[in-house]
Amino acid sequence: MAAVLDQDGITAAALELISKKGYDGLTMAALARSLGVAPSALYNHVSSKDEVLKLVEEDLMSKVDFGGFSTLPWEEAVRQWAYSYRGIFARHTPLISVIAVLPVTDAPQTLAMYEAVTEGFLRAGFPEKQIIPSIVALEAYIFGAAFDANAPADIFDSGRLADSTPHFTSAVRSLGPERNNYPSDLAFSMGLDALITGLGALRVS
Amino acid sequence: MAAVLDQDGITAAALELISKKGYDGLTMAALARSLGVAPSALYNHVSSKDEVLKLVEEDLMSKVDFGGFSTLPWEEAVRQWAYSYRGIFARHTPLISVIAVLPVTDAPQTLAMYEAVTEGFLRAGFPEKQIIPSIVALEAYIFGAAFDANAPADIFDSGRLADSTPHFTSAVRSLGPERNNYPSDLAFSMGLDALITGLGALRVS
DNA sequence: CCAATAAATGAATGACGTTCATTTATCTCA
DNA sequence: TGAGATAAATGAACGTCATTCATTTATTGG
Repeated sequence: MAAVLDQDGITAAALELISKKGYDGLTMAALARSLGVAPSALYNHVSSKDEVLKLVEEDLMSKVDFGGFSTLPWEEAVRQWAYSYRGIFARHTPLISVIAVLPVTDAPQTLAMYEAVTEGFLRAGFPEKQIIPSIVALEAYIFGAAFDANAPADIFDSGRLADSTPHFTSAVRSLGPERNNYPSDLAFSMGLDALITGLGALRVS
Repeated sequence: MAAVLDQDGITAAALELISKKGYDGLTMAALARSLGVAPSALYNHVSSKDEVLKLVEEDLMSKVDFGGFSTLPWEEAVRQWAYSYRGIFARHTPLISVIAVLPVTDAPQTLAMYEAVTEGFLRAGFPEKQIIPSIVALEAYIFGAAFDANAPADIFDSGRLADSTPHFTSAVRSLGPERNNYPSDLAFSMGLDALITGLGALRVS
C-alpha cells in the first residue's frame, strides 16, 4: 500500500500539533487526524504514544546547540549549551520526565550531544571521573529551570498570608515595584554562573 | 450524614496509595475504594483529582526539613534543606510539574518554608534582592535532581553506539568497573557544593 | 417533629490509548 | 501476466479514566 505514514512524518506532525495545541492536544486521535489517517494506522509505525514522545524528544535534542564546545572557551560553551537546552525544553516540560529515565542507548541524538559535551570538558582539562557527574548536575539544573520558566508571574504572591511571611514577602517585593515579577531568567543566570564557577574549579589545567 | 470523608483523610489515603501502587495506581476509583466509598463521593470534598495532588503536595512540603536555617551555618542549612527536599520529591516526581506552577497563595506549608529559608538567607547576610533568585535557582536544581534520582542504573549505557561516542563511553566507564553506575548522588553533591559556593559569594557580610 | 442540609450513591458520559479482524494496495517473482 | 506475499490502513470494539448528576439517605437545628 502507498506508505502515507512514517516515523519522520509522525514526529513532524506531533511537533506541529504540540506547538499549536500543547501537550494536552497531543492525542493519538488528533495526531492521526492531522495526518489524514485513522488512529489505528499509527500503530503500524509506532508501538505506543510513549514512542511518539520519544521520537519528539530525540528531535528536540538534535536542536540543542552544543557547538560551542568545539569553538568557545569552556565557560562560554556551557552557557550557550545550557541556555539553548533550557529554551527548548521549557516549552516541552512534559518530556522531561521521559528524558530523565530514557536510556541513551535508544537515543542517538542525545548520545551525540553527550559525546560533544564530554569532549569539551576533556579539552577544558577536567579529570575524566568528574565529567559525567558534572554533566548530570548541569542537566538537573537545566531541567528544573525549564519547569521554572513556565511559572506564572504571580507565583510568589503570598496573598492573604503576607502578614505571616514578612521576610519572604518583602524579599519578593524588593524585586520590583510590580508584584508579579517572577525572576526566572535572573535566577537561571545566577545559578548557572554559580555552577560554572564551582564546577570549573574541578579542572586540573 | 455521618461524614466518612474529609480532606485530611483523602490526603492520607492518597499518600498511602501512592506509596503502595505509585502514581499510576492513584486513580479516583482506587482512592475511593481505599476509603470504602464510591468515587463520586470524593467530589463532595475535593473539586478534582488535581486538587488531590495539590493536597498531597502540601503535605509533602510540610515534611521538608528547613530547620537548619535557624540553627546551623548557612551552608549547612542549605545542604540539609536540599537533601531533605530532594529526598522527598524524588519519590513524587509527578508532583514537580504541579509545584512549579502552583501559586504559593494556595499553599501555606510551602509559604512557611519559603519564609524560613528567606530568614536564613537574611541572617547569613544576603542582600534582599538576591534572595528570591537564589532560592529559585536552588529549587530548580533540587527538582531536576529529584528526577535524576530515578534514572535507571544503566541509563548511560551507550550500547551499540559505543564506538561512535568514545570519549563519553570512556568517561562513563571511568566511574567504576561496573558499567551500570549512575552517579546521581555524587552529581547531586557536586552540583550542590558548586551552587552553595557560588551563591554564597553573593553575601555582603 | 419537620425542614434544611450535608454527604453518599450508582448510573451515565465522553475522552483516551490500544487491539484486532478485515480490507486494500503494492511489490516480488515465477 | 498473474498469483501469492506483504505492508499498511480501516473501523469497530474495549477497558480505563475523570467527572457529572439526579436521587437517596442520614443528620442537625429551629
